[in-house]
Amino acid sequence: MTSTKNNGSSRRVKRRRTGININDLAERAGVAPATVSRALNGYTDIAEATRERILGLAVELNYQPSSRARQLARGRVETVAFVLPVNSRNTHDPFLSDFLDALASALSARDHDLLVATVRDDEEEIEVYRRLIAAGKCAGFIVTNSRDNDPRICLLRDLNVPFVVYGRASSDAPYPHLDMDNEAAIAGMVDHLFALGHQRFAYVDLEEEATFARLRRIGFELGVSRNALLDDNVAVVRVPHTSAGGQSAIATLFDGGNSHRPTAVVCPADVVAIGAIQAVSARGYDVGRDVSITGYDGVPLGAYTAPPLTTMSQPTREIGQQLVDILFRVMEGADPAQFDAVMMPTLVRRSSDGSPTLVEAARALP
Amino acid sequence: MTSTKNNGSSRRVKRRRTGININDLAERAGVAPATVSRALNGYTDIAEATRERILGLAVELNYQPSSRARQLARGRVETVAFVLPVNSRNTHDPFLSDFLDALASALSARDHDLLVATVRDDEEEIEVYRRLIAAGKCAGFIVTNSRDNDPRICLLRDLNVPFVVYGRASSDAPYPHLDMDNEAAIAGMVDHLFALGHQRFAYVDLEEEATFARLRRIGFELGVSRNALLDDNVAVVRVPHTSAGGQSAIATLFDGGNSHRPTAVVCPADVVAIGAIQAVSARGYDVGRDVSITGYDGVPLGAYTAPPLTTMSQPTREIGQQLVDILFRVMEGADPAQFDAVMMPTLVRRSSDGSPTLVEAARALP
DNA sequence: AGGCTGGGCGAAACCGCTTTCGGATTTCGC
DNA sequence: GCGAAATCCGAAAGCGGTTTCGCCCAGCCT
Repeated sequence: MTSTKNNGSSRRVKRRRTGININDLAERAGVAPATVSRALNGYTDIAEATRERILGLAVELNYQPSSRARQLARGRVETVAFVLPVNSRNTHDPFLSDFLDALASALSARDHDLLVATVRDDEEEIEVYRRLIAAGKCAGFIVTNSRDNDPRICLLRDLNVPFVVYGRASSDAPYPHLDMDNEAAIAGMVDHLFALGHQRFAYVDLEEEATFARLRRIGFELGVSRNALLDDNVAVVRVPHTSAGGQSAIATLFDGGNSHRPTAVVCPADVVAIGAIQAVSARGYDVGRDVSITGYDGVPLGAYTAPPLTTMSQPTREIGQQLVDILFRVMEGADPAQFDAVMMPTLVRRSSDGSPTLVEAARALP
Repeated sequence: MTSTKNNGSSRRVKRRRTGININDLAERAGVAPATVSRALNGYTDIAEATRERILGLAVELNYQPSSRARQLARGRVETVAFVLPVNSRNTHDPFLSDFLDALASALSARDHDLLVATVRDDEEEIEVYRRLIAAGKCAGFIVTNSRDNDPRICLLRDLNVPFVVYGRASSDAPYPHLDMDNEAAIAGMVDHLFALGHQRFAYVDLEEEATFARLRRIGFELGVSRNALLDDNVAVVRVPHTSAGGQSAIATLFDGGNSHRPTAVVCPADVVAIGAIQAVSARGYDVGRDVSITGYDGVPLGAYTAPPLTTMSQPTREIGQQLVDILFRVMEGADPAQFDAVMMPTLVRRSSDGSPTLVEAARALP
């Protein structure tokens, strides 16, 4: 989709003289531009004295080589793109700032820039990727929110563009990625609640295409089976990945037949858990005593709900850094297949979980 | 600070042949590169037939001119930078994704890119600005979180770089900006609570250098005076811009002498209000009946606190769009002094406020 | 002393695109 | 039917860097 950019008029754009350039500097230093380039880029075939003179002059004049020109000449691009989907609300919304910070700092340490593009629907998304690649705007991509058989991953692999994915996407061929152990984390949460004495569980599944949603549900099932929970004591509802979703999950779980009301509600996302806490409290239960509710993510606000939320917390910042590390290895030509790290979130216990001591009292309620 | 980038070795970087370029396309089309350029850029001195042939070929070959080369040749930069401070937690944290989306879309509509850099402390910040400018990495800046006498604004003005500020900074000279009417909004909130019957107010001031913190406090004072509240009935505490800050504000307000416990607590930020709600509830009060608590921002999670938070909501997306609009006007040479729009947030009433009917009951509590 | 080696640097080509300038056709006015 | 204007397009000179190539001039060896 070549953008024609016909701005109506046919007037040509006039050139604007920018600041000082390499020729100016060379002239001032009494050397050839090539020598300035050598000095600035740390090459060795230049006298130390000359280098220092040039470097000094560069600081003095606040000279900074034009990154555009440099990259053009080098035939390299020193930019990494992060395409942020804003349709599927949040996912890492609350961490976005941390995540961006991790990416940007790690990139900046390597003299690279971070290009951020946003995108609403999937078709636009793939189109944006295409355009960014064709226009040579970036050397690689950070991909998040991976779906099963993700078209972006196929595209990037086909075009042989470096990338790294946060999350897994159950593709046939391997690709570089980093993921949380969603499965083990949720299963571990079930273990934890089981150890507290819970028997009747509910899981709030996410209406979300992303792979992590599937993996977390599998983790729940794993926890159910390895703790030998009775089928009758296990309920699963499926709702949108929002606080409102959490509320409606509670509605279906608690307002229907009251036979198998759960004492433990496992939510695969904090925002959902927060909605659930609100809905359960509104029904007169004491969250953390009558009913345990747990989340996943570790959003800051989770510490300030009533009661504060017990959750699985992800090391957002570290994730960002590692992603960049991996991406650079790939850009340097390392075998992409070797990157498949999995990190474990940590259980942060606050007060939304506890032993189901008051189960009967809870049952007796409206 | 010229980055020397001596990567140890002195090996030269090898050039990597990128995809198809304008010469290839020209050859295929049987024309000169200049003609291709004309065709793609919508100039009129080219036969319509030729243009269409070239355009067709471009789509077919998925040709997209190298943005680096194009910008170098044009002497223009089609990138706008957004430097995100991650030290002073949040400010627009919860909206970051919306805000970025607004910026990125508005920029993309004008064929510009969004460069995001993050920065921890103030010195680093000014250094980053310098570097971005000297290296010609961006044509303009979006500045948020403005402080009084903001050094960034001075720098940008001195260097004559286009920029637009979200927020005001009480500088001597005028500069292009857009702001919420913080003052009127908070004053309006006081009016609202006063109309509900509240007499005893508390304001949670922010330990924050940013101008908006000052303006909101002034707004509170305005509300106090125009509703003729008694000095004895007004308290102000100053805390960090976090939920923990909100909690500690409540501690000082409620745990001291119980003589002048407020019935209305005005918070200038939702995160703070959420901490306050939690702390007030924990002390056995019924928020919304015994005590009214209000926020400012309109964070999504505010709808799911217990009770849901009444707040002043900012149109994040629109703000982003307008900022970009203004920035482009400035880049096109419009007089920067003329841009000083002020927008009004809207009151979103949920359930954390109400008439202080139960005041006496509240007083009787512990 | 002369040849060899290699460190230090300049000249020039090039990265991929834009834009000026002017040449070659057409088209048009009279 | 002819000169002038208009139209279309190619050649070439940049944009601001990097990198190759090779020159020049020590310094070293024999």
